[in-house]
Amino acid sequence: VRRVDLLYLGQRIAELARSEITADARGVPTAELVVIWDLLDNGPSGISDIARRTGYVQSRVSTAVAGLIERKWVETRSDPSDGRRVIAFVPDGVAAEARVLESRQHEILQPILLPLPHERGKEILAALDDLVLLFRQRSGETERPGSGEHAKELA
Amino acid sequence: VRRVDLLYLGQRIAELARSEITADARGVPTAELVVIWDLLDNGPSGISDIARRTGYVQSRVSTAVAGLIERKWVETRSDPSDGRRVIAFVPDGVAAEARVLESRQHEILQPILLPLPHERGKEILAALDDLVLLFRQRSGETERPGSGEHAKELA
DNA sequence: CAAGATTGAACGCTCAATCTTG
DNA sequence: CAAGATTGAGCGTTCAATCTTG
Repeated sequence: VRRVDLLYLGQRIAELARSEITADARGVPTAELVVIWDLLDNGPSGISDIARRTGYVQSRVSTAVAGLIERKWVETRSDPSDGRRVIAFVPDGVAAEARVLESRQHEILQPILLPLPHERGKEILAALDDLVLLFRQRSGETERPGSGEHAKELA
Repeated sequence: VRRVDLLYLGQRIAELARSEITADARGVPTAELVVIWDLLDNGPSGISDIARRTGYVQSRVSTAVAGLIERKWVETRSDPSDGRRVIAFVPDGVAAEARVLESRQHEILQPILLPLPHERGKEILAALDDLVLLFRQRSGETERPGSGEHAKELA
């Protein structure tokens, strides 16, 4: 893989995923959907924790959360042990619906993998899974550990 | 891989590749570099052929080529057999330098793959190679075949 | 009509800087 | 000081529409 191929691949993957993501919620900025699903996965979280996990910069997460609050999809409270921190979370009522949306259509890549034998397709998906972990792992390295509330370590 | 993970991965890959690509040529738009390297790989090509291969929309390629011409990195001539078509190509003098730039640093992903055993790293790179081909294959399906001059078929 | 150029609007994102507040 | 909100600039890209030309 040369650099140009990697750019091509990254752009195609991101484009495909984005279109699938926003297909369920027309008019909602991608970043907001990413944030709400991140909250469902990881439980109530501070802004910078979300930023680290999602790969978005702090300001992007801030505005996304602001948007989600406006939609009544997310609420915030302040961390009792550290008043500066804002803990964002998905209220119970909303969580159910959001989870349904995310659980539909896991295998976006299926149409692309069609020409390949089943077995090979699975290998490729597994490789992508590994890559996701590796990227997240790297972004977590420089951060202080154990900051998340739910902190289920994977590695 | 869920949709959100795929978006994350695509964005990280694209971001990494873009930074590597522009590191060699500060101030040059990414798309221009992609186009010139596409021309080196595939020989003189029409605008829409470049668009199909790179994944960029036609207008983007048009402006990128315009920029490259301004830099004297690319020239165009019109297709003798079809006056409407514009054939873009990299003049000999420039080609050598451009090729050197692209050939540096093949393995951008190496730092990310470090935590893994060598063997696994190779498997993952191979999976990405496959994906690049699959994406390109899909984008080529709907197009008329045999339009490229150099047209070295892969499948 | 098809290939391409050009342009303007809009999106998604980053970066940088500033401000507020515990 | 650190966490977060807010805002403005800028980049890279898509989309849509229009125009030119063979």
